Amino acid sequence: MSKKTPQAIRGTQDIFGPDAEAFAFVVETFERVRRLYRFRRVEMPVFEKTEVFARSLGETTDVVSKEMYSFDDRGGESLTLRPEFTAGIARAFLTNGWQQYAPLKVATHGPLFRYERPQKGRYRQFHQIDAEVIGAGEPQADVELLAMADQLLKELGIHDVTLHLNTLGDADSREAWRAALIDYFGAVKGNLSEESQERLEKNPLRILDSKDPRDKPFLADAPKIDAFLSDEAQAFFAAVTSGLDAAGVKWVRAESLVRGLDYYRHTAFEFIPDEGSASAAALGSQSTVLGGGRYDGLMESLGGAATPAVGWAAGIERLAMLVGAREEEKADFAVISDHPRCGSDTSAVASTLRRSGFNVHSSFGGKAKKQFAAAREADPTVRIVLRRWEVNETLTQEKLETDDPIIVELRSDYPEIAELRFEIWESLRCGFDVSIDAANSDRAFLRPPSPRT
RNA sequence: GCGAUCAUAGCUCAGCUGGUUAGAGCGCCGGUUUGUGGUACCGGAGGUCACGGGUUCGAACCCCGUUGGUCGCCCCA
Repeated sequence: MSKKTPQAIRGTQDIFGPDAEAFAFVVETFERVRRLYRFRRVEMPVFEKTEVFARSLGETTDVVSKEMYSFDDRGGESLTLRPEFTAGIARAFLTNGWQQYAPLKVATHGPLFRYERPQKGRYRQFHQIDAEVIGAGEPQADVELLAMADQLLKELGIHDVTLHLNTLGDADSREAWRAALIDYFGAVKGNLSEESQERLEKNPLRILDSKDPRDKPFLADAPKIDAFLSDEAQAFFAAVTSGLDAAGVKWVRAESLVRGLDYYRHTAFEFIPDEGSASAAALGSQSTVLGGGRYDGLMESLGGAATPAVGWAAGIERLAMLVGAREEEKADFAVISDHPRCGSDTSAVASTLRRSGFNVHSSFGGKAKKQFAAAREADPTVRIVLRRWEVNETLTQEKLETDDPIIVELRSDYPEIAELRFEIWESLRCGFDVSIDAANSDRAFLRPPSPRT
């Protein structure tokens, strides 16, 4: 590589081949499942005014304080590449008057940007699928959203992840719990890890899932959210869990599961690979493949009316890692021409077959040997070889011009050719006059269609 | 932001304690062979050994810096 060639931006990826197929499989499965649950597709801008994220995520969160790709546009306005979907969707809900559709179920997917140090399963430009239910305060909304997530993972063939579920309570419950945690950990502050001492100021809830051995002894006896839940919050959580049981979604209670962003209330959840599973190994130190929760307070922080909402997002790259590399689809047919004079015949034959719905490999020309080699890569069920008669003693140039069919031969190592043979000839009749060789059913002569009379 | 580790051909890698013109496999290009075609053989192109300094008679190899990759911490999907 020349040193003049610009490098890709750190933390971006060029995805190709089996990995790209896995990525596409995740997106396609998501699109299919989201329709089953009748979530409506939305397309969102990739950037927003910086305040959209600053106000909704909370100024002090790491995402806002150090991970955003922000820049001033030519008018001097601060814009930011979206670090998550929810804030932008909330903004759209408010600015477009989508209240009229509430309760509104929407889904989207696309790239997100976070200025982080890349590592396994973490990128600066990464991709998520996302689902939100806006304007529904009922626990049934949480249940349906989680049921969709559960079904999606199963349809992706991922069976060794489990729903970890917690409640953060309503705003009052959460505040009381937070205060109690500050009290409790503040009393032993000197014994905590440096990181947790810092978390005590910024985000005491996060101490609960600290991995530092110095913090571990204090975690078991830390105050539990359950002691601070209001009756309403308790009832809400109970409704969610019983709804999940009724829907057949397996879950475990995760008392120390919290959300990183400030706007979450009530339900918080993550799908996490089971310990020691293949998925856990595939993800490295990342654990969550799908996470979300209820964010009843978000709309108000953006200046809208109080609107309950719940949603989740999942990293496509992480899901793709669990799905594993996928083979590219094999070809139904490969069209190969054996003679320079067949150049345009190749595309005519290939196009005719494609219009009949077959996926057809064709080369752009080159030597027959190369074409055969490339065709083998595509592993077609049937190889279709095109030839022309050649001028010789008995076949003059003159005769060639009046009687010059494309000679088509079918070859295959697959038994399916038996039933495909008929379909191929029928399909080709849409573009050619086809006369099958009486002595060989795998051979036919193609001529331009005769004018209909 | 912090830490560890790595960087040799398009790809995957080898290169002994620093010692002549830096190698292999695959891929690519050309040819022969085969001839209903994934064979075999022959030949070829392609590397300022990431970049910049330093040590040395001599550096792909040792030292420093930079850039980038990978993995982990923080945080997060």
